[in-house]
Amino acid sequence: MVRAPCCEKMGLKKGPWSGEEDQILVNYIHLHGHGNWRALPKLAGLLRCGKSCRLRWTNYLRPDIKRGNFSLQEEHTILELHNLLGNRWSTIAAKLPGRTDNEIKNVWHTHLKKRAAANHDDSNNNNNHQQRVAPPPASLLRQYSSDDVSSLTTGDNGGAQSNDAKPDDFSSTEEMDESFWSEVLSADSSTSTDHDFPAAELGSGLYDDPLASFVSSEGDGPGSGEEAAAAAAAAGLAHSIVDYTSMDFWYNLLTGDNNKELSELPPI
DNA sequence: AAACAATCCAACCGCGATCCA
DNA sequence: CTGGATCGCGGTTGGATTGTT
Repeated sequence: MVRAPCCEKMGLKKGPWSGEEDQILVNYIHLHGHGNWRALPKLAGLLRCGKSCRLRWTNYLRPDIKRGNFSLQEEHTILELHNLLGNRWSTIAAKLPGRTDNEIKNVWHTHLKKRAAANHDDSNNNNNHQQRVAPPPASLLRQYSSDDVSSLTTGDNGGAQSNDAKPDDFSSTEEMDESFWSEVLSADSSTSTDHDFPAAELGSGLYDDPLASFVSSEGDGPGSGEEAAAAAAAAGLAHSIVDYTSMDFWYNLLTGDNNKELSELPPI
């Protein structure tokens, strides 16, 4: 099949987004949603390709994006999930509300990869045969609030580009500040849908226990295999409905949560 | 103070998956 | 069923910023 030409071949703009472009995009999506990314820029009056708009929205402009340093909980979650899943960033991101796959990928490459390598070395040096770093007890994890910042993302790496240095990217684009969102979101709340702003609810409660979220499988789209499997498990139906493609299934399996019941599972 | 190195992260690119006529 | 259109993901890049010499 022939690929549609992208930005550079259509005379469309590339590079960093201006505050004005951001506002146009946010306003448009708020009013009309984003049914068709390819048509969106033309309809919204942006000289960008749909792909660029989608990236900008999903990685930066979505109102449920959680900014700031990654908490120890989050970093631990990423390490654990990456250990289980590999570079499946979007799947990992689905378990970290407010974090994007791109952000997680960046954090992995800049901080966590080193830590994972160090852990691997340690485990080799200790000559134990544990494949993974055991998760800390939940009680320990809960000692850290979501506002706790990790040693890696703040001081230990020099904090060269920590979010303290760049506290809020919106502040670097004059138009973007707290009032920006309140203006946009209050502009026409009647047209806002859960689909457009799926995480409006997320804003209230930050992120309490990532490990718990694995099991609850929140945040996945309706009808997803993960949700079905989690719902089934919650209802005690795991033995009758088992989604072997579900990340929760494999996570629970590999972390031993369901090991005791493994022999009772139906064949794949 | 200047030059260079290291780090960070937003954005781009290409590909496979999925949707739909 | 087929093939074009679109979406979403993961890898990579490049500019900006910060640290070091």
